Amino acid sequence: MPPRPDLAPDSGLERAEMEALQREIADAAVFEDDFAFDPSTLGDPLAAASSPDDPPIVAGVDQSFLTNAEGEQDRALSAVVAMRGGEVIERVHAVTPLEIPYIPGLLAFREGGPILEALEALSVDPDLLLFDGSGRIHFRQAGIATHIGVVRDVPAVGVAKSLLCGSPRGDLENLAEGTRVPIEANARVDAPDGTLLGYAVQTRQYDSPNRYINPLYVSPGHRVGPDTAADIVLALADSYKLPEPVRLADSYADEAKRGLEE
DNA sequence: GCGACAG
DNA sequence: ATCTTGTCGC
Repeated sequence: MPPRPDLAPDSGLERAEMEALQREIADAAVFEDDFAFDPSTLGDPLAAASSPDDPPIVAGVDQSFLTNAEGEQDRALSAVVAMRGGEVIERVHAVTPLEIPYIPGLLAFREGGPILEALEALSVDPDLLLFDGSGRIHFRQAGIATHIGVVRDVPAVGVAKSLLCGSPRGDLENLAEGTRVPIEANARVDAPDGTLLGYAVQTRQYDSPNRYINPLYVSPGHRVGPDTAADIVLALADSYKLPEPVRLADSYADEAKRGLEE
């Protein structure tokens, strides 16, 4: 399938048009595995080294916001960190003016501009994109990971720190490290009830009885199925809760922001 | 009308 | 997202 620049998020659209565009995105999206690389070689340098091909390139994407003299957020900065075999091979960022406020369900229209610009600036081309936000776990099954994944036609996964919609199939408190709980569609989602949208994934957990770490909410963006998406996030989250490419994009977004403010 | 709501 | 100290636990 071809890239779909014609479906890029446009912050100038009416709200109803944005939602209609998201339904198109969901229709064009592929919520199952459709990629050539071996996901087991993503984070592990050893597996990567013993593989016949070049290890796949994974890129993490995250945003930060810049404030003007009046103290208002007026620009969005998107940071992309590309890794191969566990090593950072490139970092790029882009800044664009902020056009619309944050509206749950319409995140891609607020942050899509700088993200697409930053991805253009990347000299390598990623085999997989990891986003800070939802993919299929979205009212219209078209979260930011799905939207950008379809526009670029690159396999993509959504990694959110809180749940936008859908219902967990079980208790999410104090899950064991390495485990997952299905998130299925409910009445708030534009999909048949019970549709598997993604997983709550526990990448890290304390061993003490008192406190516990909340899970991540992982969902397919494009060309990745829900189980593989969870496998990938678990494989990429070694020492921290967030998968490494996203964690590094997160800190790079802050670093680049500071560089522009000082 | 009321509640729910990624970053 | 962003603004920040203290505090818990290893």
